Amino acid sequence: MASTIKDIRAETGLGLATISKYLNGGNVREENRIKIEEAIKKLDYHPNEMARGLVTKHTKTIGFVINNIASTFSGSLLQHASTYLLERGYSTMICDSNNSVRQEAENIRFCLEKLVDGVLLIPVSKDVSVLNPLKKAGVPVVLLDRELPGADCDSVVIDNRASAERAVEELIRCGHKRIGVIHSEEYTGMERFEGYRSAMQKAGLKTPKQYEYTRPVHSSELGYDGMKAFLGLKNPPTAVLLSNYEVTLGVLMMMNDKGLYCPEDLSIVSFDELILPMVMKLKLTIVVQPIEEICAEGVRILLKRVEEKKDFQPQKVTLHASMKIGASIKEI
Amino acid sequence: MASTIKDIRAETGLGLATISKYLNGGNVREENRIKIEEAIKKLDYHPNEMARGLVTKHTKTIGFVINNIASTFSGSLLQHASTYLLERGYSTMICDSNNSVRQEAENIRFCLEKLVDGVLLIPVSKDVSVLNPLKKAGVPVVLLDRELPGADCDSVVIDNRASAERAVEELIRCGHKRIGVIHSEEYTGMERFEGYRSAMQKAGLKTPKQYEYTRPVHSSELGYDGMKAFLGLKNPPTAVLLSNYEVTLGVLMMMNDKGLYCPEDLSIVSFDELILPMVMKLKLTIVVQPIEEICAEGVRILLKRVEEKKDFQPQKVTLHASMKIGASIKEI
DNA sequence: CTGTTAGCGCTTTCAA
DNA sequence: TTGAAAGCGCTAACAG
Repeated sequence: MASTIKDIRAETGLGLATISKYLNGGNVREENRIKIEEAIKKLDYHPNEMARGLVTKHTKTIGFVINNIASTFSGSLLQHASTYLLERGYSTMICDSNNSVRQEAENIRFCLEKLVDGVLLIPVSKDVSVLNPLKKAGVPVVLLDRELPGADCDSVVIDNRASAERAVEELIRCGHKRIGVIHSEEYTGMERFEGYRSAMQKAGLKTPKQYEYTRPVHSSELGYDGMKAFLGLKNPPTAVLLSNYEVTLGVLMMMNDKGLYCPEDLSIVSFDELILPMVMKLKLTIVVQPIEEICAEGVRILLKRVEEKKDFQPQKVTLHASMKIGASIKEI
Repeated sequence: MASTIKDIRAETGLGLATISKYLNGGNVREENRIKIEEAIKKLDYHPNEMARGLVTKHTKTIGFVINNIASTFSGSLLQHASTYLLERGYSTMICDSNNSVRQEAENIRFCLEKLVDGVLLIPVSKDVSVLNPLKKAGVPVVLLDRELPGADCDSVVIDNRASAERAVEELIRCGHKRIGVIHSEEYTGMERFEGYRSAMQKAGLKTPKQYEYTRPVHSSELGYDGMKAFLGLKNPPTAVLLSNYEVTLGVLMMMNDKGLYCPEDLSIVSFDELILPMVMKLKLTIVVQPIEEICAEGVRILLKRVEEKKDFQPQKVTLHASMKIGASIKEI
């Protein structure tokens, strides 16, 4: 049986409150401090977080509800966020929504039942109403990587439109005019698509429907099928914007199948750092997202909201994603 | 404020104990059952797991202490294990050891302080003593993917030696004699190395030191540098066994750098399914691990130990990994 | 600064 | 079957 605060009392002869106060960083007479510390060591005492939580109403646990743990980018967010949380003494309860809106709703309920202090959410749903149970329970939530239109809660995202726009501008600068885009219908996919449209429009270039390929969710299949469709056109695009890592994998697969090379046969700009291009001797030109900063900010805001009682305006943090120039664009 | 069992009492006029009994699946008079259910619905009541846990001494939380969350294979284990746990009403607390023995020890302490009911561990350390705190606290643990020599606890692994042996035998069957191996010094890396040695020995083939390249931890750098070393030899191996996914990535990178192709210039057998080879139009011959089964078994055993009081003999489950024949071996 | 006291929300005897 | 009462381990007034 683990020792309790009462054992410490028996050992030191002090009152429960004094010991509790010491445990919570209060001021205790030097002499007593030593007594308590010795007793703690001797008895190998560890506070029972459950009893503590029953009184204080918090669990020091954050729920991380992730769109899809198998997604490379989301997985990285989990990795860094959980590390930051651990550093601050919080545990991370992981709930994979597996790209399912229903599962996501269940995950949120689950978090609530487990009495998490807050939630980090990479949403699958596009409907603000998923947040309702959280709102009702008064549990703070910070959106990571994706916004929810109309949500009045904190979020940390990157400047998706602007960075997609810059990426396409780079394509245009290199002389490309027939530029395609493969994107998902998720928040990031759509934002990046808007950036593409904006860049094309500003340059006075056409964006025919056949140059746009889309699917609900990012996947290598999306890239594979999209590229296949482009290659079947009479006038395929000479360059494409790819809205994430998995999509890029799929595109490269299709190009391999067809015996095509990048950038000789097709120019590419993409999102997210890849280990892959190293394996392929292909230096992709990509938009690099500041993963660690996203997590650092997200955790910082969430814990601020959790630990400080008074609430403040929802913070919408937009971080800047930088471009890394590679060699996947042919100058024409 | 969330409603409590007392609100249910006020609503139904029943006793606390009766309501509690209902909540825990006990027999209650039909008439009362209905009353309680209506009150629960009306008040949107959810049991406070913390108060419950304070009495019952369990949290319905499992700690998942992972060697390195960024490892592709370990990440997959996390994904599936957390899904199985969720299905059984358990939450998964994720703790990334980031390949550090010290961090791993801290993670285990953290799990204990958080009063997890059990731990799923992919160990970094090779020393059984990491388990001591768990043992002392009486918290069950199941090792996943890796054994700890001398540990008398449950574990679920694959037949690493035998499958590596089969992989190398395939190389030999295709006529290769100069066969190298790149592996880590982790449990899986070493086991697979032993399988290599065994196959070579049985075939009467030499295993010169220069054909063995090793590092403490699996990484693409290990593969990259290992391959580089092999290529610098007067008589490089014509085929290699690669002990995991990341190593394979590194080897393929190096081959790209040197303008070499698989299997024309070098034959490869590897572990773990890769999306990569599809991207590269290269069908690797690989050992496929039954990831979902590993997790299903691990979770099953752990929860059995958690939920059943009486303890049983430690179970060492060894699952079979199958070979998937591709086209990465040249017949010579 | 210290100690006593009263719960937090729930389960669990135990008697009815 | 039911309900009153005790108590899980801790914190938070409050009085000293």
